[in-house]
Amino acid sequence: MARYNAREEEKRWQQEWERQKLFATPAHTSAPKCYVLEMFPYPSGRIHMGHTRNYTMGDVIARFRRAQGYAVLHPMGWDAFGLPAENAARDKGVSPRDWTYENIAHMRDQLKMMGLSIDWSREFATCDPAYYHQQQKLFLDFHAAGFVHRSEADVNWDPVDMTVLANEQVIDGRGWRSGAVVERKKLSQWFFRITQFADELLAGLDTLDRWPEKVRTMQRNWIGRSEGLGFQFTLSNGEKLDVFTTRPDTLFGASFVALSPDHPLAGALAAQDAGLEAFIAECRRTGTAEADIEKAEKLGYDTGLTAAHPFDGNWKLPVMVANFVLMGYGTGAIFGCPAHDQRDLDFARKYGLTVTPVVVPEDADPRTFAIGTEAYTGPGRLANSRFLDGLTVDAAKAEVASRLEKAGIGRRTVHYRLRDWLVSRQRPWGCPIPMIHCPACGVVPVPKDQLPVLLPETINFKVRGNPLDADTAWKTTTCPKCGGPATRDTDTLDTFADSSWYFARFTNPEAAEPVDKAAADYWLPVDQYIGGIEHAILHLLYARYFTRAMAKLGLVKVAEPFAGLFTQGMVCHETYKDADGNWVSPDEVEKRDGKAFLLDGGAEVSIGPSEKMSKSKKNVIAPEAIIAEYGADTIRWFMLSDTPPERDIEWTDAGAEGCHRFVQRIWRLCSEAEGLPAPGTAPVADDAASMALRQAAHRAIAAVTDDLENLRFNRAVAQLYTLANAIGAAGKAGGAARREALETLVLLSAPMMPHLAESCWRALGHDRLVAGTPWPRHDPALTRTDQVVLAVQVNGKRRAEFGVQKDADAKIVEKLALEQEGVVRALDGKTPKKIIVVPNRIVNIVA
RNA sequence: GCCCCAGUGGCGGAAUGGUAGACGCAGUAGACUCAAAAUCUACCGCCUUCACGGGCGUGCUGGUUCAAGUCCGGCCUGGGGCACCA
Repeated sequence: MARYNAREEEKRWQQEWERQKLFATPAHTSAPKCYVLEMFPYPSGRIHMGHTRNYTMGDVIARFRRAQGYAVLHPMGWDAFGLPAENAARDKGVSPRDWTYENIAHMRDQLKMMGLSIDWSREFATCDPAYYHQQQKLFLDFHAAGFVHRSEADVNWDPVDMTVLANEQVIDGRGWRSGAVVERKKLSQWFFRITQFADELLAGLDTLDRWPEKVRTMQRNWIGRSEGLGFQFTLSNGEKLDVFTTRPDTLFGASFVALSPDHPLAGALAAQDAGLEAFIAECRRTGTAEADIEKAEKLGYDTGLTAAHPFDGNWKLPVMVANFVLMGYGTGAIFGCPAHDQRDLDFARKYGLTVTPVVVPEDADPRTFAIGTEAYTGPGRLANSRFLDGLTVDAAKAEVASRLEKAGIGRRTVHYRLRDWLVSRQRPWGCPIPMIHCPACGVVPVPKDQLPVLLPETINFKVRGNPLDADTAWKTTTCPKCGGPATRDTDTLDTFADSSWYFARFTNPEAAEPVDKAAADYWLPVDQYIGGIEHAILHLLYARYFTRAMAKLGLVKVAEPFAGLFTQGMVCHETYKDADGNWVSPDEVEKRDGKAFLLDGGAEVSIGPSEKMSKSKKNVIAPEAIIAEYGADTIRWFMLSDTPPERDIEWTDAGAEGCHRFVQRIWRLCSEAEGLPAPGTAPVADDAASMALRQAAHRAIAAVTDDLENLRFNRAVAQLYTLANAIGAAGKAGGAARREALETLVLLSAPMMPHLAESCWRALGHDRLVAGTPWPRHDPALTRTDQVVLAVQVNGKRRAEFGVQKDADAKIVEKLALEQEGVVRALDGKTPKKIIVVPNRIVNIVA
């Protein structure tokens, strides 16, 4: 029989699937629905191994659910706005639009070669005017509902990408894309009021039981809720100063009050105090990067003012400006309690301030308990605190809060780390913000009937700054309110907005409104979302916010967009370096005996650790090349084999060859099946070989089904190897049972290797497609066994094993166990003290 | 510094508290072949033994249990996240 020709066969089946429209999304029926979605790609030009892994997993689930009878929605689109298109446009003189759509065309072909069961009729790109038109409507809806505000704020300015960034997009003080050190600027910008939903977004995490705990924790930390007390100090100049604390219980341990250098009061005082002005300038010079903060010493400047203690007007605390107090959290002012806060302690030691312990651990003596170089932050009882003495920390917190609330100078409050989402971007390749600035009327929304605000046909990248701002013709318009001359908002929306609702649009991409309510209500939430962990906060938080905001507007019913989330691991490869320390691509290397040599010249290269495939380390393998050599099923099988899906997988040539051998092996088993009874012949287990085959097949059905339900692809793969081994071991024996086992192997492997499955199905004599064939069911009678092998331990060490009837009487099992040769030897004449029989598993004899 | 996760053969990895190493890769020996490829068969944790067998073994260490890779305490190593958030 001929070897399996993947290239021809795969193309043939892809055409056949398309001809029969097998993956078209079914109409809404009573069938259970399953919305399977992988994070849509940025159209960079070609797919990489990470895409291959991501889309293979999604496709397995989609095909598996379809076979099980679910109505499946499995769409694909393009996250198509963004900077790479602009860079390409500037570098190559092409238009970002042409560049993007050409990339999409190429990548679509590549994805189709993988044989994904996608409903391509729903495809769209976020840069399609039809899509961003709807997004502009959403923006106006959000604006009308008060979810959007325009504010002047200190913003993160990326000097390389020439745009502002949201807080989430600044990592270690650098832009998430460019890596440039972010500068601070004051600009008037648009914000989504995500903080309005902070509590909901936090509480919602508890309902996401099919999300990785890790992602939920990261989001919880990012939202950063803290409960505390806001209250006022009266200063010696008569002014009031608001502070926030989570430790009101430590108020009698206060020894200073500190302001952020960016606090308005600090600024006002600096106007009359040159020393303070210089100090503030010094603080601003210190970077915000982690490394800087780590090293930064606690520095302070005494303003000369004092603050009266809220419970004792005669107790005066010095008011300092301190470099470690952040304007961006709480009120930008704190009271310092050195005994119970490490930062305050460092500061107090440096400036010789009092350190009074007010919380004493239960097992310590309040008269002798002292603070050294470490603040005490644990539980305990209050001391040195007048009316709080003897209370627990919690009781003291409540007592202080109540008293200050009663006195009208305090209030229990909640603060979040989460800031509003700044969405204005000074970039031309994005969704234009549909707003108009009128000198007479101020900021005016573009009326919906005048949408879309289209991007200009051509974008001139030769200008400095934002090309949309420089495009006078595009920018100039009339005010919808007064009809006078006005200008468009020349900013575009952060591209994370584009990906924050695309999953809802997929439910009906033709809808005249952003979302077709009936379609969205039917399909949402996404049942299984799959993507990289790198979106744990950014994309996944924004999408959750959008969904909640849309739900408030009545556009969708669900509060959470993704019921199930799976974060897959990265694809890695060994790295190679030549004698000069230059990275060398695997294409240029030949491996022999665990060593690596240059193909050109034969010089040995050093083998480095396996790392995420990246251009900079040259350890990239192109999926195209693998598909061309072995076919899509081989690469799909590799992506699912061995390594659990959430872990990083290492690509190896040997592994790929092994996968391809298995493809050929299945083909051989199915295509050399002459002598098999006709399709549809009922299997009978009337001989040992048949029984063994039937049991192997039905156990595989049970196991693979369970593994796929739980996304344990690597285990499902192992089960299929086991079944193939059993079929191989049976040789030509088995008749109808052999046919059943072969068909089971084909049906179970179909979600993973869909093309091969179709070829084998045809070879086994079927006319219809596997892709339209229901998932097999196991017969429980065949997955049971009546003989079991029991191990016998003596004092916990395994000494023998023997076969026995399943559920055999414990007395009989005990007797048999004691007769085993190994057991007799191990007992060496000793009398057993105790015999534990675990039915159908093990016997442990204690002697 | 804080939080989370993970440490199992040469490698990727299996294992409801119940026979550790399923399955795959690599490797060894053999069959087929003029030969090679492909394929098939057997072996494949370490030490010891002619063999039967015996000893050791899931990062280290202590504990719970008839029984621990699995549960509990302490530690080591690696990875990830957060990081002056009051």
